[in-house]
Amino acid sequence: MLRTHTCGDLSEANIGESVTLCGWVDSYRDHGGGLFVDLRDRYGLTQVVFNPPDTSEELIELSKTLRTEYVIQVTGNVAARPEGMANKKMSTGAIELRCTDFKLLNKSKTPPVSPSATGKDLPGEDLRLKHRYLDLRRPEVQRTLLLRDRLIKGMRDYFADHNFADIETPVLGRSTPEGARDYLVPSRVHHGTFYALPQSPQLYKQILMIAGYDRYVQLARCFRDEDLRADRQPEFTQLDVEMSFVDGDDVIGVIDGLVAKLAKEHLGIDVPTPLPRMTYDEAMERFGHDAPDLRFGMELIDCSDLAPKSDFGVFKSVVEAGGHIRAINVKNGTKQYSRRGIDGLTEFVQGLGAKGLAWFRVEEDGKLGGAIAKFFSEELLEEFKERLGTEPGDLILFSADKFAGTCRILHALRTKIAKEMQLYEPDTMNFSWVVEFPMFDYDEDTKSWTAMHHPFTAPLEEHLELLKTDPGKCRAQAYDLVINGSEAGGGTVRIHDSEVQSQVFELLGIDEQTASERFGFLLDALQYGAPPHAGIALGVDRWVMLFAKLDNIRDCIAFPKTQKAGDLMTDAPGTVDAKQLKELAIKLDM
RNA sequence: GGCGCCGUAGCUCAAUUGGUUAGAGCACUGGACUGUCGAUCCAGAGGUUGCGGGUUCGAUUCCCGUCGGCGUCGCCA
Repeated sequence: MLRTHTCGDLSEANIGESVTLCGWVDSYRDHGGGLFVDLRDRYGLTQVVFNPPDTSEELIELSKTLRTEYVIQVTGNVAARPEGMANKKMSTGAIELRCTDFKLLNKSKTPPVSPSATGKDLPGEDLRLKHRYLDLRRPEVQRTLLLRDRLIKGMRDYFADHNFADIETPVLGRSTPEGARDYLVPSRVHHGTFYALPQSPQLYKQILMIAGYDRYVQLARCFRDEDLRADRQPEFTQLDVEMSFVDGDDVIGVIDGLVAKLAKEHLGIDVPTPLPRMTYDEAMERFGHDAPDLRFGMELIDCSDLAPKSDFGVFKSVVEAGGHIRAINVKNGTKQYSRRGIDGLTEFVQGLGAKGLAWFRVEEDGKLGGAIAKFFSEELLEEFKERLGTEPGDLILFSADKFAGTCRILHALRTKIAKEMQLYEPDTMNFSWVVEFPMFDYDEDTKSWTAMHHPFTAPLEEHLELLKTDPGKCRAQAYDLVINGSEAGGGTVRIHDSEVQSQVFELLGIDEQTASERFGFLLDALQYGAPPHAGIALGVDRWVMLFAKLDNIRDCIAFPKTQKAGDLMTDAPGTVDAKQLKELAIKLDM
C-alpha cells in the first residue's frame, strides 16, 4: 500500500502520528517560504503543508512545481492547525499534514475540466463527457455514483433476504415484433441473420417461472434504440423481478418493503406502507397523466358541461366535436403570472401543439375577469366560480381539446407552474402506485389495437369478457411505481393461460404463425404447467436520479450517451474495417 | 423527423442600432511574499468568434445551410 490513510480519515484523534496519504492536488497556495496543498481523493480533502522546519529546503523547492491534478504521495506529521486557523468548511479542517517527505507519482496536463469547479463555473456538458475521467473526479459526481452503489447493494440484500435467486439471462437474443426499436447484432455464422439486444429480459424471466425458479431477480442491462430524453438513455439498468404463485398485490407488497427500506437507509425518511394506489382512469381524470406528481394539488377540473353554455366559440365547438373543456386553478397565480406571464404560458402550450390558452383572472372582488369573460353570463360565471373553487388572486387556465389533448396540455402546465411557484419542498419524496392500466391503445392510423404494456399482460379477471366485446374498456393487472411524477418501475401479472393468450394475440392482429415464429418458445412453455406469475422491473438509473435529487439521468451513469446516442469520450459508434463487414456479409448502402 | 435554446482564449462569460486593435475572471508562464484555505500583489502569453456560404463599405452581431451539445413533441410494448 502506498498510503496509510485516506484524505477523509484524519482528525484531531490522529495528532502526533506520522502518516502517508496519496491523492490529487486539488488546489495549491504558494507563499514563497512555504506552500499549502489541498490533497483530494474519493474520501475527502486534507491540507498538506510544505513548510520549514518539517519540510526540507529541497522538498519545498520540489513542491513549488506542483500543479492542479498532479498525483503525489506525502508522508508527514498530523498536527493541529495553529490557533484560529482551523477551517470549519472542511471535515478535516482541524488538522493538517506537515510534510516530511513526498514523491511526485505523476504529472497532469492543465485539465480542461476542473474537478473542483461547481455551479456556474462548471464546464459545458459536452466537454465533461469528452473528458469523463476528469468529470468523474468531481466530488458531486462521486457522491452520486457511490449512492448508486449503495442503492444497488440495498436492492441486492433485500431480495437475497427474501429468498430471491439472481439468475442471468442472455444479452444476445432474438428480435421481438412489438415494442421499441431493437439494437441489432449481425451473426457471422449465419449470414443475413441478427441477434437483438434485450429491451428487457421479459420472456426469459417468464420461462424461469415455468422452470420453477419461483423468485427471480436480476440487475439487467436493457437496450432500446429510441430517441433520448433527460430521463432516458438507450442503454439502462433494470432491477428485474418475477414471482410465481402470487398476484399483483404480492408483487406490490414486496416493492413497498423495498421502498420503505431504501427511503429509510438513504433518505432518512419513514415511508408508511402500503403505498397509496390510484387507478389509471382516476390519475387521468385528476392529473391528466399516468405518473402524477402528488407532491402538490392543482388537480384538473372538468367543465365540459358548463362551457358550451357560454358564447365562447372555441368552447362550444370543441364540446360539440366530442372534446373536453378542462381547467386547473392556480392558487394565487395572478401574482406569479402577470399579463406578460400568461403570454409566456400561452407560448408554452402552443409549443406543445395547443391552439391557444383561455384563462380567467379572479379579481379582488371575486369576479372572474379576462378576455373571454365577456362571452359568459353572470349566472354562468357564478357556476364556474363554484366549480373551480375560486378565491381572489387565483388564475384559471383552460384546455379545450380531445380528452387526451387536455391531459397533455394541463399536465405540462401543472408541472411547470408547480416548479415555478415552488409548490413543494425540494426534499419531499412521494411514492405511489398507479394500477389497472388499459390493456390496449387504439391506433388511429392503422385502425388496430396495440398492447399498452406488452402482449403477455393479463386482463383483470372481471374484464375477460371485454376482450371480445369492448377491448378499449378492458383494464390490465398492471401497476406502475411513481416517484415524484416519474415512472420508476412497472409490472404486470402475466397471462399463464394459452387460451387467453391466443385471444390477446388475435386482438393485436398477431396471427398464429407470426406468434409462433416470434415467441413460439414461450407459447410452447406455457403449455407445460406454467404457474401463475407476476413481476416488475424498476428503473435503477431513475431511482438514483430521484434519490440524488438530480434532474438528469446522465449524471447517474458513469459513461452515458449524448442525445444523439454517442459517447463523446470513445467516439462510439464508429466505423469498422471492410474486413469485418465482409465476414458479416454486410454491404453499406449510404 | 418537427420545434426551441446554445456554440467567442484551456475553462466560465462579456462585447451598445452591424463600426477602430474582440475584453474580464479563473487557469497557464515569469517574478514577489513565512499561515494560506477560491491566498494576495506585479508582469506576460494566449483568439480560424464551431464550420461553409450570403447581405454589407464593414459581420461575434443579420440571413441561409451544416456540424455538435441541451430541452421538448413524435417515439419509448
